[in-house]
Amino acid sequence: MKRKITLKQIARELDVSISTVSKALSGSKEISEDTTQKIQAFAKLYNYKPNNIALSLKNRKTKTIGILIPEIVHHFFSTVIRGIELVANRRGYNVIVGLSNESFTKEIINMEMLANGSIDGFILSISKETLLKQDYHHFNATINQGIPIVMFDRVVNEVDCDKVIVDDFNGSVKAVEKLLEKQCKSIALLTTMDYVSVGRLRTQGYIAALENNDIHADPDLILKINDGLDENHLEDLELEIEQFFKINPSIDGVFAVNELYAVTAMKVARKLGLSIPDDVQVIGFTDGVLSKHATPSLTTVSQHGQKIGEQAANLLIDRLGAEEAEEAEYTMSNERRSDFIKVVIETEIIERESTK
Amino acid sequence: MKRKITLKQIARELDVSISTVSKALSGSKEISEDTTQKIQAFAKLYNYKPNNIALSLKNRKTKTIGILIPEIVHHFFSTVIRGIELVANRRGYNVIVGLSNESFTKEIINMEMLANGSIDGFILSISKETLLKQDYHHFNATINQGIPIVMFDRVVNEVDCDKVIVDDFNGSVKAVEKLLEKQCKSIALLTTMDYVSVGRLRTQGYIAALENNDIHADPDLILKINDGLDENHLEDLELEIEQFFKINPSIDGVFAVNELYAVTAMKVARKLGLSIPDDVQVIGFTDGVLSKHATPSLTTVSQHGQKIGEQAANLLIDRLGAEEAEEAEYTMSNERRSDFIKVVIETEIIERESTK
DNA sequence: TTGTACGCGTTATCAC
DNA sequence: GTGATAACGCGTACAA
Repeated sequence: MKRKITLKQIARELDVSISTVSKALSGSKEISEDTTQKIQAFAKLYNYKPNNIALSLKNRKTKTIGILIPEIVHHFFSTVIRGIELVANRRGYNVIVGLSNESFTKEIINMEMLANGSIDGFILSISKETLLKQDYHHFNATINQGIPIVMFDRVVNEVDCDKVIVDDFNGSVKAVEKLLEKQCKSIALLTTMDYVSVGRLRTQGYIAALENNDIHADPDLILKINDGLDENHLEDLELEIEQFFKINPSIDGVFAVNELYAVTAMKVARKLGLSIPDDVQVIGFTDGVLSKHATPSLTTVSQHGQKIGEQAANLLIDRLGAEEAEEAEYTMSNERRSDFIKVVIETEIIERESTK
Repeated sequence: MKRKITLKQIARELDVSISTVSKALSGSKEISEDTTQKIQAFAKLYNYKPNNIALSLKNRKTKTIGILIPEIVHHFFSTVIRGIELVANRRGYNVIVGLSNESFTKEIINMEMLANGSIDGFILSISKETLLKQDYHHFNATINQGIPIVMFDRVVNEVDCDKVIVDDFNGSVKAVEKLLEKQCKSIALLTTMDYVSVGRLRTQGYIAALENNDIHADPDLILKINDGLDENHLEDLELEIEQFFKINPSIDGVFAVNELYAVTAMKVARKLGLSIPDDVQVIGFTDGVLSKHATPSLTTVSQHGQKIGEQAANLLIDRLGAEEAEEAEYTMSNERRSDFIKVVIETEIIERESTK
């Protein structure tokens, strides 16, 4: 077992100084062809590669991005990670992943852990508990430390940073209007509690779409599901939706704010002897595996998770580059830094078998 | 914006030496109560946290684990990551993720990138292209560099390291025997090409189970699907399976080596007017979202991805600890190091609606 | 009780 | 053309 070779070892071996080796390897013209050749050959032979940690310490930048998300076992989030990793890698960055598991405390611990030099910037989506508490001091603290943040999907006005969001509102409007277009008269909404911003926005879109078409949004047709902080109670979910269907037999269209609700609704409908899409048409938000492979396959509002990740990564890396440039110049007024970008990723309806 | 404070700044501010600060903060008894108090108060006020990078450089260990997987948008892999992150975090490690995207080259690039000091050890699952090429030099190279590897799921005998695998063979045996028990007479196998080790093992299990019950495995009932290196050709998959069903109308049981094949088989069967589970019973391997929410929900062989991740992380961190211990002692003979562990995670059949 | 010096691996500046 | 030195931030053995 030969440990990684260092400049010092090469220098000793070849009987030159460390700085000569460093220069030779970086192809500096200061060094003679002879020694350069010799050193480069030796380095290649022993597969020399500069130590990232040492470089990070010296350059005061790690070339790695910290991703902080509530949950990784979610199609949407893993799609986003893929997008981030893709452009990060292309632009010479690595990606370090922390999971908050929807917990406020774990979110903070993870942030602090990574903020102590391990990463140059964050890309994150806020945990449910944090949204509930509305306590965002840790985000502002790390930004004040000079570590830029890009938020995606679950974002919040209280933090000044770049953001990448899905057009939740318009996505919902499109979905509901699609159902209206397909002659649905009584459209139900399956949504989450309001503290999850995306849930709230999608609910607003639902209402707006109806009102645009002079339909009064009937509160009875809105089911706010409290999936709380733990997600594992499928039977409850099914039961709740079943009750909801029974109380509202008029329902001929369903818009669900995520694919799980949508698929469960289809299951329940079938159980109640309703055929899809003939008796009830269904559209879900978020395009994942479930939608694609359900029977019937589900018409959805696609979120383009990968694109979100790519945008977020580009935004962050651009900003990191800009900071570097700033430091080179005379330090400019802090005001200058407050022009943050909010990128909105358009949604798209993918029609499948659950609508006519 | 106040950048993170360092020992040096505290020292200058309080007019003491750097080492005094360092000692005071670590609670050394060498320093007087007075100064300790003063320094700790100041440090807390400015929220001092030691710089991870500097520590990494000094200690020659980063306290981070590199995860290298073919694809993150896969329920199984994200489950494994969750398991790894869980114990890594608990044991004071961070997790950095690289995606090979099933490519040999990307796998190597990622490895080299991370192996230059960024991580203490790897947990990885081999890319399809690498398995196809059977070129494992990069794994052995990094192991020789003193960076331990733990492989999971897609492992290979040619590399000496700890491994965590699913009991693919027995899982398949159990599944097929379950189908036999449920009176299936003509059980088909939907599998991958043999170069994916898990596909091969599962195929072997299928054959063994049949032979255990004195049934000759009919090659016609085995469909080897070449999903190659790109996974996006659903229509082809559906068509291929449909053909297969038409050629073999006797099929009354299906064992599929992954849930996508299983769900697609159900879809095709229904299209051909066959009812599930009455006409055809189906069992899939890999327990993911799809299985749980399909209609009918799918009976599966559960892989316990999270447990795999946890085991792998424990194995790696244990070994990292052991190495440290070794270095402290007189360097022991290299032979000593070759007792690698192979952990087998038992599978479990989860019965749902696709079997009677 | 406190401070000095050194090393982790690298690059950049400056001196020879 | 080459080498010594400082610096990035930290901990610690040793000196005062």
